[in-house]
Amino acid sequence: MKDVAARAGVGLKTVSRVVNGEPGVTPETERRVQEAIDALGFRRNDSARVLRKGRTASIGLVLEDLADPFYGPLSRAVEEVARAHGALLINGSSAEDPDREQELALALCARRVDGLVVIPAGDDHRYLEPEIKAGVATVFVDRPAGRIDADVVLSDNFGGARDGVAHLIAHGHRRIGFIGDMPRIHTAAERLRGYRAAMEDAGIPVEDSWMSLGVTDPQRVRRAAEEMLTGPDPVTAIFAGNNRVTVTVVRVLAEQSRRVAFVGFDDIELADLLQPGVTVVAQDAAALGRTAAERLFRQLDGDLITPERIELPTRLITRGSGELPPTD
Amino acid sequence: MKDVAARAGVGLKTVSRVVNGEPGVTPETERRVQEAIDALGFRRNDSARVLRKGRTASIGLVLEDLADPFYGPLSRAVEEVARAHGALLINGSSAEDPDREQELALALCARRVDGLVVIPAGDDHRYLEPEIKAGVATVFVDRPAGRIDADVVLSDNFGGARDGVAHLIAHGHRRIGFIGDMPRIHTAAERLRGYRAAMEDAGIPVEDSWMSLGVTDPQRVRRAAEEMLTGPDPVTAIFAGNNRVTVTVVRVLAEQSRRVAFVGFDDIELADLLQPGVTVVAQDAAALGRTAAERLFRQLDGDLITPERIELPTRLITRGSGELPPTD
DNA sequence: CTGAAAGCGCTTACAG
DNA sequence: CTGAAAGCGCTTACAG
Repeated sequence: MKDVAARAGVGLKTVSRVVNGEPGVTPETERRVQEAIDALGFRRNDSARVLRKGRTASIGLVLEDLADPFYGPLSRAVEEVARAHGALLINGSSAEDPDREQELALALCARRVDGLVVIPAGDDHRYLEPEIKAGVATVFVDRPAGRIDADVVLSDNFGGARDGVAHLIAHGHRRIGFIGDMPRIHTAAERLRGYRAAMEDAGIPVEDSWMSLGVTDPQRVRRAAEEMLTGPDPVTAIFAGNNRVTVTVVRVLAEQSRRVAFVGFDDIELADLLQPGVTVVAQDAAALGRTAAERLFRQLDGDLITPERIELPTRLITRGSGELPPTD
Repeated sequence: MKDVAARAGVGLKTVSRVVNGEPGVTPETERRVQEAIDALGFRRNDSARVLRKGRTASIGLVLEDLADPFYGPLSRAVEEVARAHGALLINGSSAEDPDREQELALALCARRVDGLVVIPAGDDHRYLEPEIKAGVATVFVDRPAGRIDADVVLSDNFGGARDGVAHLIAHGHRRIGFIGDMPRIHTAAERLRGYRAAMEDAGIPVEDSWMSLGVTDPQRVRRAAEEMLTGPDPVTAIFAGNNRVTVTVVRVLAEQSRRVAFVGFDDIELADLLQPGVTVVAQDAAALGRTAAERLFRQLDGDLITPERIELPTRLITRGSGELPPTD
């Protein structure tokens, strides 16, 4: 910038004005400055700008896994809101590792993002307290923050799961299995709670062997499903705790000779084309992201004071698999 | 930092040393500095650091749409490589809009990312020349750069499509339709070229009505598929140019009374569970991302001189739909 | 082992 | 309409 000013024979401030399109420069001066910029290949350094201005016009997104189809639309929605506010998105995956989540979130804060949207992997976020105090806007999505008071946007995981299981019960099932993610993950715990509530509402005692929580890799889920289907008291229906579980359970069920009813949490692509079509409890990933990001920018605008918990409804989509009668 | 130094009764440099874990500080001094840091809630400002150091330890990723399942694994792979090199990922979607791609890429450069991985939407990237000259490492993925000489990592789109179509021909088809993305998109053009080559190799003259290129929204694709299936010379097989086209065509085919053979470019989830299973030409999205990112860091290490074009092979996965015989 | 000075590339507040 | 000075929060190069 100094070079540009020298070459154009003007002061630093004038170059700054031209670069930022501020008023108060004669066309002739502007032309000279522009010429010098082009000749020297000048590119404004936003790091310096940030240092001086305070705000960086960037927000951070810490999510679980960019490769999971559930997070694509969520993260795209956050991006669109950021874009509308002139901000860039810096993001990273925690891979469900609390340490990695913390490392990432703090690295983003050190880059002085204006705000942070976090899909938490851990359950203790006190490490963010100094950042929040220092003015970093923060919103949690999909899962609540742990041990700090913060904005959070969630799906109605409990209600959605309860409705899905109640749907199976309404179709005559009593022996219903639940396969979900690790219980320390909030969504997994809530959905299990929904399952239990629906069973209890119907007066059905739940056998331990009907519930299986753990990592959602295909091997573990496959074994869990097969055990439920072949035990002494085999289930006639399975409720899956998320999209990763669903794709594996649907595969296992396709191999069975008898028809087993199925409802999954999260919609999946092509669910309507399978035979039978896959009945799901759908959540709106884009709406989660959008709501969280809008909330973040409202924080940045100084609109809000008290952290809130916003819960978005889920939707039961019947396609066939959840309406199969029990076969025992 | 100044406050910390004052409170600890040391020089600025000593604080800097403690913060960065550099050697040459007595344990006692370090303790005093650490205490001041905690008391004051000091957080290092990486913007200032960047300004001084040159490198920002962040790379930019410009992709088409974060919500497209093809880009999730690609972008996750880029992230993992970045992480291994201690860099953060800043990204954004171009939404297939060349202006938006340019705006995003230049915004990332203004933030002084060390490098840029670009999935181009436009076909003229001369706007990046000054940045590249200024030292921003750049790699294009999935589609080549336009009008500049740069590293590019691609799938073998031509060969993959040719093999897929040849597979249909080998199963007795002659009237084969092609439905693809807009022809200005490199991958779409290459795959069409592969289709034409396979047909020509087999001595089959191609009717214009068998080819349909355009946006990949469900309405357009559905109409295109229906026209090919009901015209005077209806096709007995369809080749789909990408995953978005595949999901719609598979839906249309499920509604048909006669069996129409199908092969799609890009693998899709649950393709094996449909009836018939969906035969696809699969590309390795994660490998594309990984290869590109590794190439980027090699550029940053100063390893490379000449831009290269790296082409990754595709893989034909037969599952049933592509092996159906013609029914006419 | 420790620190004072200069400077990274901008913007802010002010004066002309 | 224009510019010189100070400063954002760090690091670098050097001296003690």
